[in-house]
Parts: sequence; structure tokens; C-alpha cells
Amino acid sequence: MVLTAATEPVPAARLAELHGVSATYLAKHLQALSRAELVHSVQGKSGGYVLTRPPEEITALDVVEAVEGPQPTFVCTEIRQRGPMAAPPEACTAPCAITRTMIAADRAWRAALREVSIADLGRSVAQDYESDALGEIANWLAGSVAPAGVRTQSPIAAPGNRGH
Amino acid sequence: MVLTAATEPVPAARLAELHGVSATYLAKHLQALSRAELVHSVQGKSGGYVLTRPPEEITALDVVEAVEGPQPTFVCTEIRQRGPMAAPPEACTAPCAITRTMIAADRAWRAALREVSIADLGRSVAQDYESDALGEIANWLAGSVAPAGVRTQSPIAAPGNRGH
DNA sequence: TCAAACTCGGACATGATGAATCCGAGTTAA
DNA sequence: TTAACTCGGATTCATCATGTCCGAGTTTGA
Ligand code: FES
Ligand code: FES
Repeated sequence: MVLTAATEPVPAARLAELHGVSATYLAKHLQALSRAELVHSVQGKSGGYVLTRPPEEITALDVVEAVEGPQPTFVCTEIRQRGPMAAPPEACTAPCAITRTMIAADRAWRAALREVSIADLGRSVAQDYESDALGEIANWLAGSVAPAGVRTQSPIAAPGNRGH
Repeated sequence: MVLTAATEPVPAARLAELHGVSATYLAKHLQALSRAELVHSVQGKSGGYVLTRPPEEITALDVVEAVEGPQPTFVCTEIRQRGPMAAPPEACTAPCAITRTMIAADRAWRAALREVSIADLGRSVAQDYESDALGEIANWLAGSVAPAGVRTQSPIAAPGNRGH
């Protein structure tokens, strides 16, 4: 979402400083986004990360699947094929009834996440704070000198960070 | 689902033997179902577990919430209140935009699970195998002597069990 | 041309959550 | 009265997510 407001590549360390989280750990997840082709990484002295697509075309589901993995959250262990009343393997080609139910729910979950885009989220936060928060963030990203009216604060993150 | 076919209390050990899983671990989760008031436990020499409600009134969501816990799967760590551009706490009374999106997806997931009942699942498996599987299970529960045509097998579970 | 500095990338410890287990309290049937 | 059998919570162990580190590669500037 922050990359939406940026026009130049943003290094992972800068994003970590902005969020007050561990830089190395944020880098790890940005790598996942890079593998999923959601962001493009440019190396070199003034490199960083850039969105590959316009934010309207990136859904929350894309982000979740990039980080969490595209595989469904429920896995069937086929206990129906075990024990004294075990079903024969040739009758178990299709997924079991419980799995079907869980997969249907999983589909509904993913469909809901697919409906909201990163751009939608940006508009949502702007409405929350009744202020152009993304614009202020863009300013902060350009030069780390804070604009007037915003309190400055040590860039060193507080100890005991709880990452996302 | 097996308890649907039973008319008398079924001990946890018997269910574990039927499924070929660890008896002690299955007992742990049955305790969770008991706490959620989905099953009622009767103690004593011929005790066991019985359903408290007819299977049409027990939804898959009830079971999932009983075992997994009713709290939503996503928790916001409020990173918006951290770093140099931290939002003031008085502006963070409502959940953030990302949390709202995740909660909406969670609701869709739960709604899908709420639509299917234990009775539905039973009918579904009967259709899968084109046979009255629940009736056979009821027979097996009554006396551990297998009916004709079903192969008998050691009640000792195989080592290296993978529980559910 | 060259070197230096800064970037990402994947491989490596650590902690927390869930999986699996155990024994004791309580109840029923004989 | 007793004896056996049931559930219940507390305990231990394995696995995965969290958090961290250093090396390969690229751009910028002299
Ligand atoms: S056999 Fe347990 S979910 Fe399919
Ligand atoms: S601040 Fe990260 S999800 Fe709410």
C-alpha cells in the first residue's frame, strides 16, 4: 500500500523504518512478493521495490497467496482409509465430504479477498483519517526530513518489536 | 458424524479404534466438543459420548469453532501506531482497513461452514459409497464382531499414526 | 576503467503454537 | 462394598512460523 504512493524504488530498509519493524524480516516477506511477481526489485545504489501492476489490479488475495502460499488451508489425512471399517482405496479417488465442505468455505474466503484491491485499501485509510495520509507518506519517503506539523522521532525502532 | 449413527453412549477409545488414531489425542478434542456443549459425556462403566442436539442442528461451523476456538484467525498488530508516521491512538478506536477486509472474508468463510450440518455430511458420504455406511458403523459399534463380508483386522493401530 | 557502496537473495538460529501423551478424579454397574 | 471403567485437565515433545545473518549482484561516481 505504501508503494502505491511512491514513484521511485523504495528500499526495504526504508519501509521497515517507516513501520517500526525489523528490516531483515520485512525483507524476507518482500522476497515472497517478488517471487509472486507483485513487486519488481531493482538493485544497485538507488534501488528498491516497485509495484509491477497498477494498484487497482492487485487484490488482497494476491498478497495473501504470495505470503501464505496458494495451497488451501485444510488438508485431508484420509482417516476414512484406516481402522477396521476402512474404505477401499479405489473408492477414495474423489475428496471426502468433509474436505469438500472445507474447500467450499475456502473458496468463499478467497472470493471475498479477491473483491478488494490495494487501491481500495488506500482509499479506505484516507477516509478513516480524513486526511491524505498517502501523500504525507510520499513526502516522508522522498526525504526523511519530516514536513511541518509532524513530530520527529528517533528512527531506531523500539526493542521488543512484534512483527506482522 | 459417527455419533449420529449411535443410539447408546460411545467411549472415546472405541472411536479411536474405529478411526485408527491415537485414543488419548482424540479424547482431548472430544473434551473440546464437550466444553462447547455439542456432545454430552456420561461417566461410569458403560459411559461415553452422546450428541446433545439432533444432527440437523449441528453445523460444521459449530465443530470448527469448538475445536479451533471462536476467535477470528487474523489479528491486527497495530503497526499503524508505530514508526515516525505513527497514527495517534485516539484515531485508532476502529479496526484498520486491512483488519476490516480480513474480518469480512472470515465472515464469508464461517457463513459457508454454517450452511452444512452434520446430517448433510452423513447423507453425503452415503451417496459417495452408494451404501448405508452409517448403518454398518452402528453395527460395528454395537458389538466389535464384524458382520459377514467385512474383513477383520487387528484392533492395534499401526505405528506412526498421523492424527487429524 | 575501476572501485566502492549499496541493493536484494537465500541459508541459518530461535520461540511459540499445536500435536501427542500421561495419570488422577469421578461415576456407574455388579 | 468393591472393582472396573469412564472422562478431565496438566504435562511433554515436535513442527512451523518468527526473526536474523551473511554472501552475490548491480549501479553510481570518481
Ligand atoms: S478423511 Fe478426514 S477430512 Fe477427509
Ligand atoms: S495495522 Fe496491520 S493489520 Fe491493522
